[in-house]
Amino acid sequence: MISTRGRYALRVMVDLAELDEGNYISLKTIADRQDISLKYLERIIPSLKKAGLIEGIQGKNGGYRLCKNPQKYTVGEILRVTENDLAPVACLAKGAKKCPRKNQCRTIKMWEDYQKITNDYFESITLDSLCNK
Amino acid sequence: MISTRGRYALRVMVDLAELDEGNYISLKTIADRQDISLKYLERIIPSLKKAGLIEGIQGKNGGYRLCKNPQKYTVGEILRVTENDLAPVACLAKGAKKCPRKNQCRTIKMWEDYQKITNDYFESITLDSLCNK
DNA sequence: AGATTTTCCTACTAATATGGTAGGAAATAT
DNA sequence: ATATTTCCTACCATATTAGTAGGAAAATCT
Repeated sequence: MISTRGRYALRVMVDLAELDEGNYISLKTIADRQDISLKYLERIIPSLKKAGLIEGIQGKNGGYRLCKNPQKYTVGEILRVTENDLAPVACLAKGAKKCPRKNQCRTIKMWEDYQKITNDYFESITLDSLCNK
Repeated sequence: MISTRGRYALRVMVDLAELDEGNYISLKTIADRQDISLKYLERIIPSLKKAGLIEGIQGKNGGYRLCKNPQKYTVGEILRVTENDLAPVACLAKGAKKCPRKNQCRTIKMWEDYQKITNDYFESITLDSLCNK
């Protein structure tokens, strides 16, 4: 299940996309608008920066902004940063240890196919398409 | 993410389907074959019985067996019993309280569509198709 | 009747994940 | 200098996950 981590990240991205005018927007502004704890956002959002999805600068009048047009982002790339690869089962998660039952596992193909369906779905949705503007 | 609860339940169903000869099979036998804790299975499997997916009888030579042919079961119905409706986000889970931001939520339709895709996918897979026989 | 095997049921526990909070350092603009 | 912002680490409360423990009840077999 997608946790608040991924959902909040997505809401911040939508917020940035909808109110973007090229300048930096502080997390405080977004936290107020979205009614999310500033302190919690301060822990989530840096991972989007580290992944290269947004750029941020410190200091007065600092904040974050998108690095490309909203239609160039997919929901998939945003969620994959925050939700450990969108793996449906533990054994397909990033950094999982090899399953000793893999060669006799009846279900692994089903999970792999489902993971692909999931990724394809979220990859097909652009940030732009979620925006109300 | 699908937890061991759902995955073990599915493995038990596959085990029953593959080695089914109409008679009851004890959880101990399945736990040994599948290398899963008997005590843990004793907590998971009754929910399948309660949902009417399997039938079980107590006492010596008791155990569980399927109530219909493996091709009549879908993975969806098995997982839905153990994984709270396969909801992708908390607000779509069974028994979730109404979200106060729903009318301004940009993402709810996306999650609903994804939930449908998920259900359709697992509904399309029969227990039979997972079996090695 | 008694032993055995099985499900059934409740309570407990350890480890991990989730959803934050607290406090302050560093950077930048005014 | 001061204010505002990100950045960073540590802490914390709660829930979930993945079991374990102990035994009662049911059914069968000898």
